Amino acid sequence: MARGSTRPTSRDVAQAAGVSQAAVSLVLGDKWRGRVSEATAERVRRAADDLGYRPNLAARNLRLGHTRTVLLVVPALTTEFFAGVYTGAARVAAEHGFGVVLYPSPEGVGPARNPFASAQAALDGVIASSMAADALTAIRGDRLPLVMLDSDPEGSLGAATVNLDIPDAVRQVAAHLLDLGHRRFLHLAADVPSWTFEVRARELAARLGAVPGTSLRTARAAIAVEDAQAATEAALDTPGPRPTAVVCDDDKLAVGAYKALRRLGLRVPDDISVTGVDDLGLATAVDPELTTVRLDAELFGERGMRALLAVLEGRSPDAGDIPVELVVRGSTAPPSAP
Amino acid sequence: MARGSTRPTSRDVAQAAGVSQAAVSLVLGDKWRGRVSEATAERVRRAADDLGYRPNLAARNLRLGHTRTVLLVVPALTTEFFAGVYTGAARVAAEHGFGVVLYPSPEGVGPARNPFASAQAALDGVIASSMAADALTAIRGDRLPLVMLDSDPEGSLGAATVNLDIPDAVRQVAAHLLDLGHRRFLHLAADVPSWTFEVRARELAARLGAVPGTSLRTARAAIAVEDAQAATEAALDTPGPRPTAVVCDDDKLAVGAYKALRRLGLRVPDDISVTGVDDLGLATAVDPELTTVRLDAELFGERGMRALLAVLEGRSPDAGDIPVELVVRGSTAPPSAP
DNA sequence: CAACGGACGTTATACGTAAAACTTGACCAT
DNA sequence: ATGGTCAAGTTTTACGTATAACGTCCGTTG
Repeated sequence: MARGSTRPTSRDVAQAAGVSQAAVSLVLGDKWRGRVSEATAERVRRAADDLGYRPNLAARNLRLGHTRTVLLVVPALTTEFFAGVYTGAARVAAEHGFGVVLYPSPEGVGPARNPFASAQAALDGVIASSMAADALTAIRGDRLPLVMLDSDPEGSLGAATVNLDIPDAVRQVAAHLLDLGHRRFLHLAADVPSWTFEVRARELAARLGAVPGTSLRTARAAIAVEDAQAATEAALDTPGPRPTAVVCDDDKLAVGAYKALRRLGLRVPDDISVTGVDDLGLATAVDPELTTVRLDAELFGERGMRALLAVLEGRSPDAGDIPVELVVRGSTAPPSAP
Repeated sequence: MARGSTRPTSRDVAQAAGVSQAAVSLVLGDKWRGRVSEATAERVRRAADDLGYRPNLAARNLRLGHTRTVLLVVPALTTEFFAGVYTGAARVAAEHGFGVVLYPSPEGVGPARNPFASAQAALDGVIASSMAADALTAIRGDRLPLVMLDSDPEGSLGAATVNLDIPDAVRQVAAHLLDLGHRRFLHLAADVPSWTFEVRARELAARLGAVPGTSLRTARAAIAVEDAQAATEAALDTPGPRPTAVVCDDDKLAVGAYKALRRLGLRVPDDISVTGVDDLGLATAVDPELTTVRLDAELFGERGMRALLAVLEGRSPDAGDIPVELVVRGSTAPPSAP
């Protein structure tokens, strides 16, 4: 479509209202308290409205030196979880006049390895999930204010971090299963190099190790149902006494485990218990519904955005991990008698 | 570094390399073929690299008059489907040096009813799902190039449209169920005012109406599992012969139907068949796996972006709906004898 | 009545970039 | 010698906005 008529500028509005461009900027910028008469202000607003004026963001950003836009770097959008994070971050951002641009990690988005090359928008700051590890080095280079999501607070030099209380999530799962009487565990671990999964493994080993007579095996899988299914089948196909509970790093893995168990003819929870982490829609779609740990993705995004706003304003972000909650459903039960 | 803490500009690079700002722009813009010597160019690149120079996007956008950024308006991100659309659009965009900014519809993102107020980025164009109807009026106002996703080609004045072949999806589902011998149907319809769902209802009625002896009831539900469950239970609680197949407008609704049927003590597919549309991860997570119509969300996003690029370049977008594919799984079977 | 200050504006400028228009010197053919 | 071409730059300008700095006209006041 031909670009026939260019968009009206503040100067066009000024001309239409019979004032200077500065007056337009004053009025529309709501900074005209004692500088422009009410009558003139109204005339300007009318003119702007008539012409359908919209300020040129690029010009404003250039003038102001900031963009009120931040980048959210996530591993992928294929799970509701990061959709939730985005939603929460975007809500808080909107409340503060900010916008959020998304950068899902490279594999889906083509050759651009650098988030900043792909995100055309000029940015004021970055919120990055530690799961999008491949993009991190590029981010380090820039001097942009940075908030890390679920990242090692010690390891991320200088950057603020916002974390879910994953250790507590693992503690609750472990306590729940131990209470039920389970002693032989399979840990279906996400094969993703990220702090949040390292913590899961470490904490689980610690909790179970504290109880005499427990055993813990580990299987690794990419966060994908088929992969999880295959890994679970392989892990259960080994000799020795079978685990009575499968602890999965997230719900998607748990669904893979469900399918593997179904194929092996094992019933959940009668023959074997399963737990997840996330509480996605998946968790209640399966039968039996999944016992899992609810992570509040939106709150996570909110807190991330708030932390970034704090950094931008020179304040120090709120401390404290985001609490999580074990949701007991039908996938866990006492182990059947050996 | 004249200003100490501010980011280096092209002028800083110029000074460091001992050339003019224009030369820097030429070299870094890769438009220096016969205008700058190789030696000088190399010096400029070195200086830029040393200083960690990144062009100011706001300034560039202002100068160029475009931003190479488009807005994608979607109803929500809570389903993988639009995550896929985004991914596809973003991939094609990246290939053409464009970025994609996301605008999930208002309910999740706060008071900003206007996509353009919330998306701080200056935009070259818009791709909008017809499901995000509330945002559409705002979009109409602007003169931005617009591509509509799954919208009435007749109704969207002037705007280019890209559509999935939804009529064919319905045809395939109907044919499949009719072939199996079903005659009494329940249509679990998405209670969302959008062309794509109107078409489903219309086409389904037409296809089934063409076969003598069929009956079709309709239940409406918001696209949410609980709502779909409640609507299904209510619809099945009426007197008269029970439907033998539930045709759902999408997979999420189908999961709600599963749960309703389970509660009613009906078995899928022995007592009743169920179909969905989308082929989300959900479809294979449930037991039995769901017979559904696969929509290629990424291709949808790709085609949307390509159409927008075409509009921007004054070409006319590719015509033709995106083909869909029935995936038969375990949730459909011949009706049991009445 | 000179000076002052508020109300109501305007003029001028800077933000950083891309690119059109201009300069300079060297080399070449006439 | 004269003009022409070309490489290799430089100077200048414009993009649209926000705001600091600067006028003007008046009514008040000491």
